[in-house]
Amino acid sequence: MDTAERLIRSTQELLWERGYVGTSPKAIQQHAKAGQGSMYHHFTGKPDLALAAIKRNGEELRAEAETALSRPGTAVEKISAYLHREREILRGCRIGGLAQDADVLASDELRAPVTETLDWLRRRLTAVLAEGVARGEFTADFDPAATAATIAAVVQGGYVLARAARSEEPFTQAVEGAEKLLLSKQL
Amino acid sequence: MDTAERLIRSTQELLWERGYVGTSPKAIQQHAKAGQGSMYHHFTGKPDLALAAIKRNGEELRAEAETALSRPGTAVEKISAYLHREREILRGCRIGGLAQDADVLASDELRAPVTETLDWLRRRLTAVLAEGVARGEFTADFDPAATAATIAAVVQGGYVLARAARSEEPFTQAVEGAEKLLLSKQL
DNA sequence: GTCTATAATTAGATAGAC
DNA sequence: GTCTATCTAATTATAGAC
Repeated sequence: MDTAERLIRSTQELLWERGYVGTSPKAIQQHAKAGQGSMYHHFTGKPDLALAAIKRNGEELRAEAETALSRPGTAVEKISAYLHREREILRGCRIGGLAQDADVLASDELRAPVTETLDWLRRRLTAVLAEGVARGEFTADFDPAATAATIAAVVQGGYVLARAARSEEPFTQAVEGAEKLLLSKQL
Repeated sequence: MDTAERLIRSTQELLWERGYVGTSPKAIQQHAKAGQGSMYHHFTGKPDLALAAIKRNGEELRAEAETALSRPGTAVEKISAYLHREREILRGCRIGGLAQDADVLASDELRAPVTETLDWLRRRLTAVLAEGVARGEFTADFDPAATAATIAAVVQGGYVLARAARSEEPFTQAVEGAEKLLLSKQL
């Protein structure tokens, strides 16, 4: 693995763990075993490197969500697969956590991949649920867009509750509660 | 308002806006219009002052949630009142945001009020829903604890999605989706 | 209680040698 | 491409005068 790649992956880890404000160039260099001159040769500075890392984290999130959502079966089965997919719960969401970071929100460039990734997720969940409606899997009053937002929020909020409690239990409970509510809309 | 009080309130604002890592003593002093000597006279340092501010933010969150949850009516009416209570959505949750802050999570002292506040919230929501079950307001398979975790997570996650999108819409959708799902469990 | 001076450490980067 | 030296500003305090 070359130096630029090691720098990006180290930054992905550190952004996930400590956010943008809490991640220093020095910490990145040490984690990547790269010198200062090396980092500034490959990237113009911290924001440039962070942008590459955030984009990469977004791509990885999409790929993992897509794996669950594209499995065969009913809409509820796909959503359940997404809700129960393997996660490092106590690390939180590699993208959602950055939505809490003031410096990321303040920068149009850094915020863009965060916005786009979470927008994509809601759209993808909406599509899965809308397809379920088209196939007659749900009761008549079912609202795909609102339910998709609820699913995405339960996962993001589950991470928040779990990290605060230092326990996976609140995440698990929140997800199971959502799943049970969803099941009761299924015909 | 005396100096110590101004320092605490300023820290509350800044922690809410920028988190612990992103809030410097200097920024606090300027916001509070207090000198450096003044701050270090009243508090031993940044962690001490932050602890006072986090505790205060927790108390305020409880008071506001309690106002909605103690209104008269059915369990669903109370939960709806909580979900739709007035919020500064784009600022996020004054407590939940800190669950994403590495320095807060790493400190037992600073993490404690965050943990306790969100635990209290889940317990309080569980109690409201369990009372509804006792009154026969819900279908037989209804799970108060899981649903309470779901409600709390939807709110926390709604904040995350809204901040990422710079729009209140994802929060509103997530909350309305949750409300509709809950209503379908009501007898 | 508040103010100013001082200071050790880190953040974030530039310059130029190799 | 990588390394070391250098630099300015910010962070997080402490000390002592008023």
